[in-house]
Amino acid sequence: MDNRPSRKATRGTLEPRQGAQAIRRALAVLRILAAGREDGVPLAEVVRATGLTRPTVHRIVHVLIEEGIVERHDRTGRYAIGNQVPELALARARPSRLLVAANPSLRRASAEIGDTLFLTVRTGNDTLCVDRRIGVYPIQVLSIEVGARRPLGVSSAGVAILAAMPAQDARKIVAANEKRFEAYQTDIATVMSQITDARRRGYNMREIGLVQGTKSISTWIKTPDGQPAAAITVSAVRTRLGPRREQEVAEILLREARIIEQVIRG
Amino acid sequence: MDNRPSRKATRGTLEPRQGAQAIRRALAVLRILAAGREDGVPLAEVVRATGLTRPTVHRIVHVLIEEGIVERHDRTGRYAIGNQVPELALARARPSRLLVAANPSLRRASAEIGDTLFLTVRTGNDTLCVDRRIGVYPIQVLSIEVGARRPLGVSSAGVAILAAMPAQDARKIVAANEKRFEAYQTDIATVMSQITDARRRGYNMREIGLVQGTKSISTWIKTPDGQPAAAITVSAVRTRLGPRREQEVAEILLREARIIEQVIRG
DNA sequence: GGTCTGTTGTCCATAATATGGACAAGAACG
DNA sequence: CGTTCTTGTCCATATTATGGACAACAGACC
Repeated sequence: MDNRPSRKATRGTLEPRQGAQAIRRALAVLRILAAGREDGVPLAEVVRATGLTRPTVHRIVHVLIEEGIVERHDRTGRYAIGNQVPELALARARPSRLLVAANPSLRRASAEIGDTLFLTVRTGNDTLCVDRRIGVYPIQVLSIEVGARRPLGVSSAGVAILAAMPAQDARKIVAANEKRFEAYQTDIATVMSQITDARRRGYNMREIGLVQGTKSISTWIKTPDGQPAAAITVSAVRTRLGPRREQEVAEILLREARIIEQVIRG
Repeated sequence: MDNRPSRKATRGTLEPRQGAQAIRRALAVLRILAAGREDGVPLAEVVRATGLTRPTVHRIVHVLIEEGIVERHDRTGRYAIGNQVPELALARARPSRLLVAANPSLRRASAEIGDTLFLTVRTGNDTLCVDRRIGVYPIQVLSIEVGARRPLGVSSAGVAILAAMPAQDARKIVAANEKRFEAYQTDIATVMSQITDARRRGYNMREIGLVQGTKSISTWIKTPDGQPAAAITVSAVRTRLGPRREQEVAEILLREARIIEQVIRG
């Protein structure tokens, strides 16, 4: 593509290993398919999102089908993650460190706030919802489900995570996701300005959620090395989150984010 | 290797797609690593099991590390499935059809028998334990955990599954697993004779389980197309499974296997 | 009917990629 | 301090993956 790492440049630092282009491409395809969940993704969309040529994507996807890693839905012709992926995942029985660490915080915040809470992690250039807690208030925003995966920058949590990393890194990721933004009706400029706002505010707030009339607040969680790894998000109907209550909720989320960071630290 | 599919032979039938050797190899490596669970597998063992050369395995494994698909344990130097695999698996939220279908049968059989029950599926050339029920009897054989993965032919369930498929197919799989048998102290001849016994008996029985002094009984479950897809296994201390009770337990397992087959059929 | 524009799927000459033999360097052992 | 395990690296080479070009189908629109 554009960045060929001069064959013997900065040895020692993380110069990506050569001789596995096909494997990297296959994984890129898989990550796009994962964003499509059960429904899957049309081939053309995978081509757009990965920037690979269609013959290449086609070949990769069909080999992965033969291997049981990908499935093709006969009805729609869409491609989706196959059942061998969960089978491989069973090799890692225990739940992640973060999930365990965040559990009491999510329970506490959910009880205090009463609206839907989401725990979202960063994975590569994506956000991935890994936990959801439904509150007691009768109207709950359930648009996002556990397993939902979107490009960093698209969701409220994604903007929060980007806001918490060095501007340089954030810009790189946003640029890398450019081709995928179109499908979510956004673009680099919009995302970058949201990041700036969030950074200034100390948390991310978005007036228009994925669903009309909803509002979201997200705070980031950093690992001990200072890199943001996750975000906690509250989503509610807009009327539930006036300026006054926004302040209160944000304080709770910020408090719990700091607590989770402490727990991870050990 | 040995079987190059003559470039344009039996078109239409399932002639494996070309142009993705590297991807196939990477997946073969992943499946071996999955058998190592949390502890992982040393590089040399992966080389043995896959039959690939060491430079190739090394390259593949390290690219997968860069991609977050594989982890290397600093302590031991072993390689294991990384946390991005469960993340990809989240794309498939719902549990498998079989798991749902087998649930009542396992509950019922567990209550009747009182010893540990296992549900094991076939995945490629491996068996994978996907469910385990602990009975009421105070001594339980817990050697195998959910997620345990072994070459078909090694475990009692694996032999049962092989016994239920055409002899031709079984022989092919056993041959393919030859290199991996050594690590489990078995070989082609032993496995084939166990398969013959099981086929004659109608279920598989093994006097010496993985753990000394245990005995196992396994029955196979076939999908509507006649291919065996899974097995139910009882493991108990040998004294619990004398000839009389072996008969009773086998009948229960056979009954439940048929029920599960009916449920899957819809 | 015709003719767009959108798909998905396939072929094959070619260049770029992945390969593996050979070498290096540590660990564990006696 | 040789021996026998490991794991890791290099690089010339041939095998492999690549992508341009073509084909075929499905809707939408006139």
